Amino acid sequence: MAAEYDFRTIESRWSTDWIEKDLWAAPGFPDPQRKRYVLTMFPYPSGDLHMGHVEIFSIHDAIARYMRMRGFDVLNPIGWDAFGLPAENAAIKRGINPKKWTYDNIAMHRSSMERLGYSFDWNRAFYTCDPDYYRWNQWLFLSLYEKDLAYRREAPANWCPNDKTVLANEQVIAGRCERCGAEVVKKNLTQWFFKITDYADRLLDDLALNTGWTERLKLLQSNWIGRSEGAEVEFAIEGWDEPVTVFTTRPDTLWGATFFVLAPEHPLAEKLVAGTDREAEFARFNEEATKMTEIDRTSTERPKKGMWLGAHAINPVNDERIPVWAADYVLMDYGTGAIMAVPAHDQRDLEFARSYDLPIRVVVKPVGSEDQDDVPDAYSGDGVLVNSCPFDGVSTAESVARVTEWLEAEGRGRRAVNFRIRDWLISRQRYWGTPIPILFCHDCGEVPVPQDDLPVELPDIVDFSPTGEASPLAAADEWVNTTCPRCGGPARRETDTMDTFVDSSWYFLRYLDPHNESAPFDPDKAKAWMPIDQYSGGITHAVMHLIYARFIQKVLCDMGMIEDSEPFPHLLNQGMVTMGGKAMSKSRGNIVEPKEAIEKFGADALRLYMLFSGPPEQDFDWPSEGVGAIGRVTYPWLQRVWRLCEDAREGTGGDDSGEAGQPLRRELHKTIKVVTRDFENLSFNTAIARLMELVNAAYRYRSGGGSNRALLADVCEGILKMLAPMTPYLAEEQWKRFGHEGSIHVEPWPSFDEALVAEDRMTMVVQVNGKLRDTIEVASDIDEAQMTTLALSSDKIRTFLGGREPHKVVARPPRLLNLVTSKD
RNA sequence: GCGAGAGUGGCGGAAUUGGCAGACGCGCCAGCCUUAGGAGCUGGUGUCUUAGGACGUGGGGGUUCGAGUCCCCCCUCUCGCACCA
Repeated sequence: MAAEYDFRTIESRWSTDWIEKDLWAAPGFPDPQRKRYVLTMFPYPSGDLHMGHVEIFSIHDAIARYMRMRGFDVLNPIGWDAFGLPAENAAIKRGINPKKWTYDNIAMHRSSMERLGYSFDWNRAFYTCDPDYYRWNQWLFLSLYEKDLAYRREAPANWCPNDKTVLANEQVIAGRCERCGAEVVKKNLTQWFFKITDYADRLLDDLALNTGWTERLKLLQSNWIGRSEGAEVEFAIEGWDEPVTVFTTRPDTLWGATFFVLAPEHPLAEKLVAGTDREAEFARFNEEATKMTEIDRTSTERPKKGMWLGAHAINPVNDERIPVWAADYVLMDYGTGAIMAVPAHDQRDLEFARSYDLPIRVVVKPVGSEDQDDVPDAYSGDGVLVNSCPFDGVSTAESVARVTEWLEAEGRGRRAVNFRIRDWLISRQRYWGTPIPILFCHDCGEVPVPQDDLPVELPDIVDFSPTGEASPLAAADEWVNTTCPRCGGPARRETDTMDTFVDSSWYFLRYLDPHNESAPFDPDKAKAWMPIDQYSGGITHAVMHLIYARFIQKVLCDMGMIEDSEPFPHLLNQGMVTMGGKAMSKSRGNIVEPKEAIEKFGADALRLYMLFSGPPEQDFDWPSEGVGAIGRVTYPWLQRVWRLCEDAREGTGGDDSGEAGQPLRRELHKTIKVVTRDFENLSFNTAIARLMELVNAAYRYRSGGGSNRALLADVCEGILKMLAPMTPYLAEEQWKRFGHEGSIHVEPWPSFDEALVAEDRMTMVVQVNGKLRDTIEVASDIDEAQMTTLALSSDKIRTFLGGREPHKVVARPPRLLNLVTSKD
């Protein structure tokens, strides 16, 4: 008696069984030839999982399960990125502890993941807010500190007035806070930085090692790093001992520098006006420039503003006196905060020069152009130098090199490389993060916490509200006040916590050795498992997580703890699940949770629906009709598969084992071939389409009277194995119903017989002048002459030739023949 | 403004990389069947058509025996960067 597809019973049965048998546990050390470290970006636990997670995890789990069936030692870990602002904000809003809120959400996540049947190695799960994890963040911080890669300085920082904390450059998107969208302002603060700029060149060069990254992503990162080559040039300032250095990519245009500009925040600007009648005007100007938000400051629409500072600089190439201005279009945190202005060849300088009536001098002439006095736009292309005495007539490429050499010889400048990327600001004035392990002693100054005293645990406090400039931790007197490990005198703890991107910059290494109490991980395990063979996650982390993690990987590599300089050479950037074209987000309130879909149609139908929706990289718009879509698409199909399996076992036996079943057997082998290729290409939507065709073929075989039990069982078992990575529950249940003892998920992936895949008959396409006119069944080893003879004997083809002889025959045996007649 | 990517039926999406455009699925149409269900099974479904065909992958040109695919120009959309010296 055929059973119904009762997914509720099936899914709860196997979910429990797999966890009890610990089927997904990875070995401590894999077979070096057969290892696969597959990783998906760990989630942030705010509420339950949503459909975005379900899509990403379903794709990822299909990869992991496929690899396991291919016989690899698969490491497929999961954990939680559990520190961060939302926990704290929820705590403040609801008056509960951020730890409780976080742990409750993690429990909810885990139960949904188990319900969805993801094959994670649960033994390795951890949360970054656990002291057992974050003590190694502190270890990492101290390691960087020892190598002068972690340092503290005062600098204009991005301040989010809403979240009341500073942000790293990477976390400011178009002048707004990456988390809450508030406009970011600049504030001078003393903060901790990681010196990522020391690694800028390697971060750029090693992009080439990431062969499994899209060009788009590599471009995004290389733009962010923003390497530009040029020269540093020293300008003396009249009345001052110290020269001011500028960075320029066009040292060849030095003769065209007609004024000199400092950023309003440049320390020299204030000094130049001190005690003069310009002091008050400058104070007003400076205040106006600094209080502007990043958005206003960098708007290209806004007219540039500036003022003369009453001083002159000396152009080192011709000793010309040029006025020193302060202008808001020069930024303190790019280059040196000072520029030489060449209005004839830089659009921004030109606009400024026109507003303030400053001189414009052409020094580069496009080859073959006439002299002209008035320039409509700044000319920044190549040409030859003019008005540049010793170098007149020299081409741009050559003059850049020769002027730089000249500067070096004269000691007035040097070749230089400048980067756009800034050091990584890691201080946060918030509670729910890793305490920075530094003490401030009255006598010894800044003192790192000794490794033996780690972890510096977060104290339990009552009020998490951000106060402004100090972290809420500052109010925890008992925690803050401690003794200095050097002199034993009184000391205060650093009260800022670390950016949560520190947590996620090395978590993939902790998975290799999550219970290690004496080190963040065992280097031998890292050697065995790294690099990650397949990483997947959203593109949103292109310049945040992915650049920080690459940086930390390189630091650990230099420390000799790991061997690979790149952690994830193969990266799949999955698309988002959107609603009405907009990203699902808490703040928009358009989150769809998987609960309803699972209850109505089961985890398998939901997972399959996600995989069938399109290629993994592509965004997927959640249907406006809701979960009902699953009830029309994948759920009925799974029932169809179920019935096929049930009916197969009621077949009659081998009475038509020969001819009648052969086409179906061929279909099976062809499908295995194509589906295997699709899995290798992560093309799950087309793999499912092929499986649908095979199922259709099996139904057609049956409705044509076929009932060979052995053949149908082979076909069904093949389908089940190919479905196993995608719909693990149904596959497991039917596998057992076919009488197998062990789990289908440790079965080998099906193989195909090439002889059965090769067709001996196929359809030949016959074209006349490139247009399809007939199709003819032919033997697959047909040659060109036979093809032509066959085609010419076709009535249809003769009609279209209209009595003309083909003057050219293009043959692609055995598939295509094109007969070309003369054009008359 | 600069850079990158994408435009294929009513819809989601295929197309072994220059060789039958629209696989597979949704929707729609028809038939069968039944314990009338969120059924199931079978077949059909790009557009126009004088029923021979003609047209058809955002628009226009080109290369080729042959173009969704390659080249040039244009349009639209999405994303990234945006005074970067």
